[in-house]
This record gives sequence, structure tokens and C-alpha cells, in this order.
Amino acid sequence: MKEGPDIALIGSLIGDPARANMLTALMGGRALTPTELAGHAGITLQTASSHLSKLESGGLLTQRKQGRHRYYQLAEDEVGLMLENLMGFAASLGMNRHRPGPKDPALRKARVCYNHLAGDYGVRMLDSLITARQIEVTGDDLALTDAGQIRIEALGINYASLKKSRRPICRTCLDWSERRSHLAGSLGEALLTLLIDKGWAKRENNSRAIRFTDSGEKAFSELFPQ
Amino acid sequence: MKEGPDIALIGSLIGDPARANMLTALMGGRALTPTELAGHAGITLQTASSHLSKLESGGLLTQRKQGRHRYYQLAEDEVGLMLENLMGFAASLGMNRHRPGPKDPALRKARVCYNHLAGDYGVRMLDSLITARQIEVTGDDLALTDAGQIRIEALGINYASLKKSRRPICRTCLDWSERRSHLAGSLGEALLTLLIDKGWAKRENNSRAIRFTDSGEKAFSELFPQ
DNA sequence: TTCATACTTCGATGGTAGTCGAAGCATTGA
DNA sequence: TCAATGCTTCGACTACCATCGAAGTATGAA
Repeated sequence: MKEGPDIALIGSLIGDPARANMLTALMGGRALTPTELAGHAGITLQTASSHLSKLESGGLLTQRKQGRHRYYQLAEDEVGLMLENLMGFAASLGMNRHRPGPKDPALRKARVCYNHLAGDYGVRMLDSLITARQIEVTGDDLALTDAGQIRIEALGINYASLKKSRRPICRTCLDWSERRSHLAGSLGEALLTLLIDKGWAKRENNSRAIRFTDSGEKAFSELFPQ
Repeated sequence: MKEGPDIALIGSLIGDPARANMLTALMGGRALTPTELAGHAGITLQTASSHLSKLESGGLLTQRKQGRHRYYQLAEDEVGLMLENLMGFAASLGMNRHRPGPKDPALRKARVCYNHLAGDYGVRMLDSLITARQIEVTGDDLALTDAGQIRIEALGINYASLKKSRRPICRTCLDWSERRSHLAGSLGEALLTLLIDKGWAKRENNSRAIRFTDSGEKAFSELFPQ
């Protein structure tokens, strides 16, 4: 009894519907204000504020003040990975909160997973990078090969700056809709940023879904062939 | 808002300390009775019964009646993987319920993860199998090679019976103490059973820890060299 | 300074969920 | 048939927590 880490604390943090909705909203990757998060959760600002301070002291969120706004976001990559993982488990048990609606296919196709690309397109991207031997699988974790370094530099991503940070460049993240891994880590983030900066893909408002333009679809397929 | 699977439901199930303690106890791999689980959680039988029915209807547990006993266990492999994963996250946040006690090193060295071997030894076993090319890493999932089939048959594990079940033979499970994967799936279970049947290792009572005998240590090191 | 916006803190309320005692049901053994 | 064990169900209590109104604090704009 009382062995190992305390999962009850995390469970209780996630267990409240209002908090779960806020965390889900923050999986969209944008930093959000208490007012916005209150809207997502369907509660008043006061209640949201109370929840947010709990999530923050629990280590799941961080905030930064900017003028008279406070922006909350997921504290670390690990938080996003854990949430995506939990969603995968919930989905495997058939715990869906809604009848699969019109948004659902869009989410399964491509969505933001905190700061990187997920869904069918996310999985395809990682698969393609592995097939092209630009990313190497060694045991658990992923590593960028020499060919991969050259490749991402050619795409305009600065490898040196990726390497500077303490975050892993490549890591796997279990996709809840595909039940396979997609690419997370600082490279995953950089690639999503690239897709958006190039105008190939756009974030939907108030949703984790990502919409590709026609030319974006084409460019993506060329960059990451099946 | 209200996108994706319902993580709040699972969170609330895990979020209660009594339930979390029961789930942790069941990670020991043995099927336990309500009376035993009540003891682990430090509550009365009535309360435990109420919790257990919630966990069962939530899909986390199954029960089977045997005479006048009811044996509860984790419903599926996925439940164990999810819990181990959550523990890993909790540990990474430093959420430990106790000062690392004398039991802690034993747990980190070798423990039961629901039905397979975890901890340092679990990770080493998988590493060794991969190095020997008896297990192959393809993208996300693991696969037994031809050499691996021959190997496990030689150990006395019937490959055909493993294959019959719908469960995956090999799968990864993220180890919370090592932060790397060990081997789960039906083969992971069979290998743990083997270690115990051969008398090389023993389950501690009321703990997830596994204690190796001296000869067991030696045999393990020979079977799975670094 | 004054007002407005954004957010937090305080305080009160209400609901819910965990808890246990007591009673009821089922199985086993004598 | 009777008693004992294992467990569930019922009912009541309690404590906690989410919730929101009201008041307080901080930042920015006018």
C-alpha cells in the first residue's frame, strides 16, 4: 500500500469536468486567458480562477502575465503527452462525450496536440520521416539522422537552435485517434510551425482541428510521401 | 469545447485516494477480493464495495466469482499501461506520496507491472532481446523475430498458444522508474511467469516488488546479457 | 486622477460523493 | 437446518468542493 507516485492527485485534478475542459482547450496549443478558459468550461471567471490556481500549483499549468492579461498554458511537453495518452485510453474504452459529430473527422485527420501535429497527418508525417531514414528508431526514442539534419535545414529549420534547448528534439506521442505514434518534441513543434508559416495549414478557431489548404495538401504529400 | 474523449470520467475514477490505492494494489497482478482491497485502501468493506462497483462500471476492473469470494482485477492490459504511464507522469512531477523508503530501491530494481516485469530488470530484459535481434522495433510496436520464436520455444514458452489470443504478443509499456520501455503483452506475461516458475524470482507479499534469488540473478544475467 | 478591464480573494450556499452502521443476500460447511 | 463467512444494498451523516455574488487588487487608458 502507498507504493509509488501519487496518481490520485493528478486524477482528481483531471477528474473535474470544468478542469478537464480547460486542459482540453489548452491542448489546442494556444496560451489562453482565464476569461477564455471560463468560456470553454462554461463557468464564471471566479470559478475558473480557482480551478486555474489548482492546476498551476499541481504543476500542470504555468502562467505568464502580459499587461493585464494572464496567459495560461500547459507546463511541459510531458503534460500534453500524458493528456493525449489519457484520451487514447478513454477512447479505447468508448468514453466519448458526444456522438461523433461533424467536427470529429476533421480532428481525426489533423489536429494540434499541444504544440505539434497529430491525427492521420501527424502519424503519416512520422512514418514518412522514418521510411526516408531521416529519423531513426532506437529502442524507445527517436533520433534525427544526418540525412534528417540536412533535410530539416533545407526546410528552413535551424538545427542548432533546436539542439540548444534542453527539450528532446524528437519524441513519440501516442495518437488517440490513430492509436499509433506521431512526432512530438521540439522538431515536432518546429514542423507544425513550418506548415502554418508556409500557409499550407491553418488552425481552426476554438478547436484543435487543423485545416489544410489545397496547395498545402499537395505540398504535404510531396514533402512526406507515403 | 467538448472535443474528443472524456478524460474527466477516468480522472475522477482515479482521483479518489481509496480507489487509487486499490488500483495500485491491483497493479501487483494478483486478483484481489474486496476485503483485501479494503485493507489496502484503509476503508471498510462497505465503502470498498461501492468503489469497486464504480471502477467496474467504468470499465477499469472486472470481477469473477469463485465460491463465496469475488476476485477483482484490472480489466485489460490497456488499464495497466495507462496506470503505469500516469505513475510515470506523477513521478516526473515529483508527486511522491512518501519519502523514498526502504521498499523504494526494491521497486525500482524489479517489480510487477500488472502481469509483466518492470523496473530496471524489465528494461534490461527488453533491451537484451532487442540487441539479440529476437525482438524487432518497427515504428511503434514490437514484433517477435524468427530467432525470437525459436528462443522462447527453447525457454519452454509455447509460441502457438501466445499467438492464439487476441492480445498483442509484444508491446511496450513505459516504465515510471526507468522512464524507458519494458516488455508487456502476452510474451511479457509469459516471461514473468517463467522467471517465477523456475524459482528464480519471487513476488513479495503486499508489494509490487520482485525479489530475485542469487541463482536467479545469475540465470537472468545469462539469459539476458547486457 | 478617474474610469475601465482583467483577474483574484472572500464568503456563503448547495450539491455531491465518500464514509460507515445496520440489515439483507448468497455461498459454504457442519 | 443452522451458523459462519463474504459481500452488497440501504440509509444517514458528514465533509468537502465546485459554484457564484460581492468586494478587493492590479494594470492600462484617458
